[in-house]
Amino acid sequence: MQRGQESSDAVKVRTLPVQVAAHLTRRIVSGEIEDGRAPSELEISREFGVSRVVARETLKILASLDIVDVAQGRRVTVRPCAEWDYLSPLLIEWLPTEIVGELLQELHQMRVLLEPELAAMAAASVTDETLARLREGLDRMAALEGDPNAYLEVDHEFHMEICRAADNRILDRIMYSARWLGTASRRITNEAPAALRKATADHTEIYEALVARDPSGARAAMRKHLANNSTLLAEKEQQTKRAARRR
Amino acid sequence: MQRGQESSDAVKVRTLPVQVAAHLTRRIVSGEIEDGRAPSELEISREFGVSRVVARETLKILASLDIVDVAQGRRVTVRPCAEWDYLSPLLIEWLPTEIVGELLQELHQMRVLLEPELAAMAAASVTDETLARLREGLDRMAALEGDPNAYLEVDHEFHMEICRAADNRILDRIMYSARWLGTASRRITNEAPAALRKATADHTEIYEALVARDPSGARAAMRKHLANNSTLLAEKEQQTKRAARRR
DNA sequence: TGTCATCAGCTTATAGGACAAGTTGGACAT
DNA sequence: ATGTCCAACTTGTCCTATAAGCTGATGACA
Repeated sequence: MQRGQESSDAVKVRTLPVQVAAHLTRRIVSGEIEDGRAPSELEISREFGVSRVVARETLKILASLDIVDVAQGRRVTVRPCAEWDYLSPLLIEWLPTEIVGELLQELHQMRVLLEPELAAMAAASVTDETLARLREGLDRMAALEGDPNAYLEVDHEFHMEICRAADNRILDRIMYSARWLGTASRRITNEAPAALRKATADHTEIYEALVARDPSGARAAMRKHLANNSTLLAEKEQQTKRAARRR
Repeated sequence: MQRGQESSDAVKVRTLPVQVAAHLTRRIVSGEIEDGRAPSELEISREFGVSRVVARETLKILASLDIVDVAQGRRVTVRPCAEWDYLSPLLIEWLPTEIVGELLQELHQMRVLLEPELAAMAAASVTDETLARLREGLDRMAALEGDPNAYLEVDHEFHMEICRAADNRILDRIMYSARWLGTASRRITNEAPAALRKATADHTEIYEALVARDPSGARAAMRKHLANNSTLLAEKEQQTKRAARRR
């Protein structure tokens, strides 16, 4: 799996613009910055003790996430949070856990709509090479049931392989965009060892439907897999809410 | 509708980095840049006669579209085109029309999967304010059937309003990301005046199901609307292909 | 001859200063 | 009260310089 952003244990040092963007976003989320008025390049540069180049790139990052609008002459404005790019790995990292929890539910709803159909589409056109890679993924998952962190990577790659087999760049891109949230989601659903065994069984069922080139079978198997995940997610959400009430 | 990127007739002058990024992308697509080796900041700066700051921002834009990878010390590399962000308005603009045509088909497939369910979800929880805005949209569409360009904006806003009513930030974001492609798609499906009348009728049916808070009715109405669009898209694709063969 | 450490030369990351170009709001004249 | 114009502020672009990080080639050593 290509990760690119983070290595296993060594904490990757992010560039200054990314760090400053994280600070600013947190400040915006917390409501510290009122009425959509974001700090200018100079203000950022002075406040964080960075050069104007860095301040500038910071704003460009926030603009690329649709968090702010930037235009020459006008000062930077904060956009309504409904328009932010909640699929971006960066933004997700900067959000408070309550919001991420809600997003996970919403992500799951999206997966329920898309993934069964992706599996069906894949079943109709899957190649032998893809099947071989899926087979290999299954073997690795079976071997990694004791290591949730390694497991979720193979898990994710398994789903992405199916997505690619469906041969639709738009849907592929959507699922790819959701990789960060997907990983967060799997971190929850793949917590218990029993859940991992169940997941491998689910994946095997999906794989067999693909081998049989059976679209409706693949759709059903994927639906079942997602339903299982849903149960796990709901349980976790209950726990989190109870913990929040106690506080 | 908020457009922000482009005004009606005055051709908005893009910033230098955006222009250079467009040039570079076209060059990459055409295969002029072999084996993933992108030009460095200095090379861009010399070749296009821009400062290094601009060259740098150019690469940052391409990186944000997952077209290239940028890291300190290493030279910039072009990523496989399967990983590019085909939902980005910028990238779509820079792609050749054949590819955009294919993407439109794939986009439609996505809409078929998502929009009927979004309509159903919206029917379950739609507010009176949203219904009022939809009603207003219908009236404007009825009045704009002679002006396809103005019509498609209201059309798009109508669909986005339903999406927002479904109350799922992830799905909302996905549909919002597709706005540029969606506009391109509507430019085709809303070509003929008869198609506009049909679209208004379809939209009215959807609206009425929402007023009735009838999820399955809304789902069915949206399905029907998309099926109509699909016919129009397929016809257009046929024409384009025939034209390509004649050439 | 093969292996490995080192380093020169490339790349991007950051800094500071300067000017151009566009926007906004207030001062000023009518 | 109103409309014009300008000054101040903001982003866009340029230049130059230095720090930090990677890559490949060179050369020492086994």
